[in-house]
Amino acid sequence: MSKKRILYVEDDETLAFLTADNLEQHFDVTHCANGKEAFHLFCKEPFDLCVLDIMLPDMDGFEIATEIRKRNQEIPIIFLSAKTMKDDRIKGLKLGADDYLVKPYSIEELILKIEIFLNRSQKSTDNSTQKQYTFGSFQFEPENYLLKNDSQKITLTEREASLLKLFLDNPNTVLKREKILMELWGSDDYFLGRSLDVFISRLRKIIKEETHVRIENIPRVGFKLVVE
Amino acid sequence: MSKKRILYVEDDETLAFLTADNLEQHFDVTHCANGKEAFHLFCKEPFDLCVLDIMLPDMDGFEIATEIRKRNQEIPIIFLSAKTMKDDRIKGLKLGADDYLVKPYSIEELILKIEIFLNRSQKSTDNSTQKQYTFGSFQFEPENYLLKNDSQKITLTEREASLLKLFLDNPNTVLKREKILMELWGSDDYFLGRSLDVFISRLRKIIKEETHVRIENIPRVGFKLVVE
DNA sequence: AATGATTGTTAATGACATGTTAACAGTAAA
DNA sequence: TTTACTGTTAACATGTCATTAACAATCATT
Repeated sequence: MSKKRILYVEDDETLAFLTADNLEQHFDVTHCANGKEAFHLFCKEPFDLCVLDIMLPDMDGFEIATEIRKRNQEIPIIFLSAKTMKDDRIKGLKLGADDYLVKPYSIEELILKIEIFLNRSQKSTDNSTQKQYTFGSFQFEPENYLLKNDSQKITLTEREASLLKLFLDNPNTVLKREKILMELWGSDDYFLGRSLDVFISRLRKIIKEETHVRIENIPRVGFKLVVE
Repeated sequence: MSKKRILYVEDDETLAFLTADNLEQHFDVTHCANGKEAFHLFCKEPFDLCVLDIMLPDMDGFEIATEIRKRNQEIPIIFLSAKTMKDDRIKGLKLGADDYLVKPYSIEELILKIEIFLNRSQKSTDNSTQKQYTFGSFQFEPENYLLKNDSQKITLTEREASLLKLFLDNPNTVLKREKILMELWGSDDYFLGRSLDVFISRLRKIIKEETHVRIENIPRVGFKLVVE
């Protein structure tokens, strides 16, 4: 996964340099020394999380957070501040911040906290793993190894399912034998290749009624799932 | 929306009473004064968030968190402690805690923090606090280990009950062996796997009259509770 | 068209996963 | 201490799947 983008707002140059340098090892950090600029950056570019100092020239951390929250309720915000005062912490949290670190903070702790919030917000919006496929009259749920139809429900075996999923992820595309074998079996030799042929045969049998879906062979190369 | 369920573990009775009383206004709080009991409660009942004191008799907060995390990666955990030490905070966060409050903490701040994490995790998965399940002709009360029927009342053992609950929380879904083992046993090795098979066998015997409910095996993968 | 290589298909095999019962050990209750 | 009970391990029976083998069909090359 590519590095997550952090917007880091801090006017103390020394501290900022030190912190940014450390954060860079884990994240894609954009540093910014004043509030207005930070806000403009936020509007212009996409970030995954904001780390805001409270005391800033022009627009303070609270104000930035307020404006950010108006536009985005999801993005995690972490405040940094020299103030130990309880009321300040609570004010921050009420504004929609997610956490609050008191200076001097430990870099390690800051990194851990950033990761916590990145992980949590990632999970809620991660739709990358498709859970259902439709082809012809079939519905396929790879997670459940289940291939449904109006007339029947077939529970596929582990290999059948992963092979079918591979095809459905790459429809109308030639998959080289070697690629399939490496992806599903983790290695590629002659006998595994024959095993693959057996599974191709089984899948074909299963979908043989489907007139618009078939697995074609490209001799010496591989197979292609054709969906019309 | 109904109140979210909080598991609150704290051995100082005075502090616990005060805190629990305040939290009650916002959440459905279950208080518990020692670690082992807390862990058992967690296994038996569904919670939305845990607030753990570090220093406890028998099993300390870190240990509870470790065991909870083995079984559930999602549930937010907040530590409470008198220790200001940085290393302790970091240890907590590394164990998978989400936040850390130092005593004496402000109730208001604790409530805000709880709400932050509840809101964030709510979006991804709404931990339905179901206390009763119906399937086939059975009524199941996980908290009482009780499985009722027109003709009989069966008291399940702890493991039988938690396994059945896990299936009923995920009907018609393949549960991987490792996932079941991690969630119920907290680890996954060969012999625990065989133990799981024994419990599957027992559950099947118990529900064998139900024609529309059965536990199916997906070889090399896991099991699925099929409800038609 | 002939040859050897590749692919399609079905069946047999063997390794391994699962089902089941019973013995065992640890723990809590009596 | 004894009893009752639960969870784990052992032991054995059964079942399943991936692989291999075997043979037929197809393809590429000459």
